[in-house]
Amino acid sequence: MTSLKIIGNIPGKKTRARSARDKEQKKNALLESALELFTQHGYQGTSIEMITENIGFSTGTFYLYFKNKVEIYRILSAKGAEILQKMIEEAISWPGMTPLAQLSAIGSAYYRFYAEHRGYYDIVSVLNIGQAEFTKDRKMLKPLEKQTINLLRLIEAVLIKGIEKGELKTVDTWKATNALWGMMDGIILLDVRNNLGMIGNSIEELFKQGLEVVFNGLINHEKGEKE
Amino acid sequence: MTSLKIIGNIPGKKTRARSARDKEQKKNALLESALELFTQHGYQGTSIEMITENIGFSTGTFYLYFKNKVEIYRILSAKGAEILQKMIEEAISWPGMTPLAQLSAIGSAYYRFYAEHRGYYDIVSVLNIGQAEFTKDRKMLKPLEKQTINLLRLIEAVLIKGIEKGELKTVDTWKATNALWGMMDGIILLDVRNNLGMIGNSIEELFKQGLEVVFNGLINHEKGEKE
Amino acid sequence: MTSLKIIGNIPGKKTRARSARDKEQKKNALLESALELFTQHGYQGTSIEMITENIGFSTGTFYLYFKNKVEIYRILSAKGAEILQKMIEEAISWPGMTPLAQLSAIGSAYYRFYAEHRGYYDIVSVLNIGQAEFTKDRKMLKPLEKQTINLLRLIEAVLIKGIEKGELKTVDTWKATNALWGMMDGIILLDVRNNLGMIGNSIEELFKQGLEVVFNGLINHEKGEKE
Amino acid sequence: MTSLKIIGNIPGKKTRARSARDKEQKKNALLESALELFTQHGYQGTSIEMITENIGFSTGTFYLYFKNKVEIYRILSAKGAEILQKMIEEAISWPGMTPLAQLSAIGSAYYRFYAEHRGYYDIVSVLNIGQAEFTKDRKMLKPLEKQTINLLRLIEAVLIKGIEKGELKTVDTWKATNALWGMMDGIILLDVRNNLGMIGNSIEELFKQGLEVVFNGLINHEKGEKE
DNA sequence: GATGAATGAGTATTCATTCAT
DNA sequence: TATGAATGAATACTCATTCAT
Repeated sequence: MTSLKIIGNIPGKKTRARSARDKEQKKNALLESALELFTQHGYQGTSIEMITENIGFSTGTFYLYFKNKVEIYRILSAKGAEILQKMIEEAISWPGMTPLAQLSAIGSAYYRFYAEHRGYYDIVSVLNIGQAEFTKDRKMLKPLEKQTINLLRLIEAVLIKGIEKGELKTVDTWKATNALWGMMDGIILLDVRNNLGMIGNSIEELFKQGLEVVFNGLINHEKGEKE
Repeated sequence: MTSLKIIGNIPGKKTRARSARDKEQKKNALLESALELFTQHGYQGTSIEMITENIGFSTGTFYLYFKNKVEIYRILSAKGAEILQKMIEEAISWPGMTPLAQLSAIGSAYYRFYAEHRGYYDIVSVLNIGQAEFTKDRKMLKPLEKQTINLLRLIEAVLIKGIEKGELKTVDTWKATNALWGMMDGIILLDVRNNLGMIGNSIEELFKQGLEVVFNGLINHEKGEKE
Repeated sequence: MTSLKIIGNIPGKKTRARSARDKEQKKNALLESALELFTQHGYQGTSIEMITENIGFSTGTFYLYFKNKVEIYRILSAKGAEILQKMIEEAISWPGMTPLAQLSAIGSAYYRFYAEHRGYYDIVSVLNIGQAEFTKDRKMLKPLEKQTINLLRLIEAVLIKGIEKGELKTVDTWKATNALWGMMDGIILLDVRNNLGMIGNSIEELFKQGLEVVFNGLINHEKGEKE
Repeated sequence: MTSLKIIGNIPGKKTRARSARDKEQKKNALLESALELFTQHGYQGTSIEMITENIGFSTGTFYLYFKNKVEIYRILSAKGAEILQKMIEEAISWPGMTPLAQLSAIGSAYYRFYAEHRGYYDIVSVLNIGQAEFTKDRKMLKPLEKQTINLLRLIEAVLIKGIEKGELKTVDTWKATNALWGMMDGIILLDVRNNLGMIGNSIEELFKQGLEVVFNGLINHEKGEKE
């Protein structure tokens, strides 16, 4: 955070974005600042002034880089979804993984996304729920939707392979994918609430246990007998 | 929505609450109006004026029935949690149910709570996530927390019985309870997002399938062999 | 104060003012309640509801006895001025008092008015200063003005007698009267501020000392020599 | 009043504060506007909208210059006290003044403060009396209190010198100081009420006469005989 | 480009007053 | 008469957005 402060201009001295690179840097500084503050205070609780002041910019500058408050939120949302997508792709890209191992890796990746990119997680999965101005804003949702579908397709592909290999039971793969994802989400949300001191279990353990149960349910126990 | 309008007064013609019964009715009208609007626009996005105007009351009237904006939210929250609690208690109260049947009934009850009391569901489970002002307001959370713990204990008791009977695998019951609950939440949240047109699966089916998978994972497959 | 509470009606049971006497009693209860609350919270800080609730009346009842909020203030103001007038008249009515003794008695009476009728003192002398809505309200001021003039005439008469008797220096009696009164007011105001911990002197002592100095200034020191 | 209006902006045409000097000017415009309105309508009777509209500013602008309504009042209070302090210090700073001449000059200075800075006089001496919210607000009072003590100490020093020189009677100087001050206040308050047409004497004359009487009471008439 | 002063609509809450019962 | 529910205008303060410099 403190390092960001350097980016701000000395008041009185006007700094020009000398290049596209410079502009990009400022835009990123604003994005980071907003990410931090949205996480801390929510969307409504964060004012433009907070976002700019936090990094030594003036209010007006915000509008040079973003059309309005919603836009910066949208961009952060898209960025978050992209990060998650990359993390999951990376997790299942190792050669020689069995489908079950891949499923496990996906779970682990989602958990890491939550743990290591909490700001983005909040924006992607939590913050926009129950905030009508977002859920009603189609422009906001369409890109997010697309990325979610991509993600789910990725998981489904793993399930299909697992079934083909006989490792997993034959199930409706699209349904199972959705269920699996929903479950992971739900368990992590437990921790979001857990912050509030509600449950008191180590979330990581919980997450593992939950996945284990689900995988147990998916594993084809008759497989061994068949072969 | 339209039915509520009847309760409102004709502007110019002033209606007085004639009795305690009448007062109760007006209070309920305000609660319903708020429930509807919180769901549509979130807490911050809903103004007192919206709540009153929606049912033809004047702004000042709100404060005859509620101390402030937070109070009406708290009341709705408590009511929602109570409804859910009752639905789940009722679901597992039938004699002769096996633990697994009870688990299934709990899932079904939660789904019905979501489907039939969408406004309350939003407030109890969704709205308060990601609204910084609530997650930091301990006074707001404590009662909700208590009710959630109650609910989880109810489910845990079923799991314990299932394990004792040998119907379910031996697992850490508190963890499993949390995982189970989180999963149900997560699946329903898929549908909350689904409203947005994201996935396109019948949520009820999805929910059933998800639970099935989990139960599969919990069922003691060796039970038969033991006997 | 508690004794006043009895006057309130049992809700549901409608009480009728059986007689003019009954009405008068209720009006007085309201006046006393208002006096108490104006002193504690100021005019603006006192709401009609506070006044009525304080004695178990309902809000609407207030308007059966007073046209509006200002009226009750006006009445209290007049009552206070009357009490003060009576106290001063009484103080100088004892036979055989020298004019100087009478002046002293007037000072003492004013101090007692302040000390024993603080509520009225506040309304008569303090509260209405700096509250434009009163100082601009001629209807409010005229009666008060009249009573003040009466008071001042009373004091002037004493001065005149003192001068005639050679006890006091020959001065413009109307001016001296005003000055004398202003001085007393000023000293008491010191105590009003003193409540705030500003000065830290016993007000009664201060008051006496102040008067002494003034009387000293008025006394005809050459009197003895003349005679 | 009319001169202030010039500072205001033409509605529709937006004027920016170009410099620190410009900002200072706007802040002063707001202070003057508030001073005027507080005097006319009291603290509670003056709304932020009145203050800004009076000089053609928009409501929000107020909060660019002051944290809240109380702050502007506090600043005016402090400014007023400072002006008074300066006037009194200046009045007694001339070389060769006898203590009695100094006392007279103090009286005259206080009168001039009242006559020439009526707005500040109202705030410093009058407005905060009887406004519950101030008399209970210690933060508000403390600075004012300090300045009042300073003032009183200034006067006391003069009295002490007068007594030492034998010009004045030996009295408790702190008490006499308070009494003297209170008297001056009281006489001026007569005029405050006088505005209301109550008395009808030239206040300046009255003030002089009042002081004369007091000084008469303080003068050591035996001095000449002693020497 | 960058600034930050200015705007003004919006929000929760209070309260004197009215009036149907 | 008495009640107290209802009203709605008023108020301090906030904040996204604009725009002159």
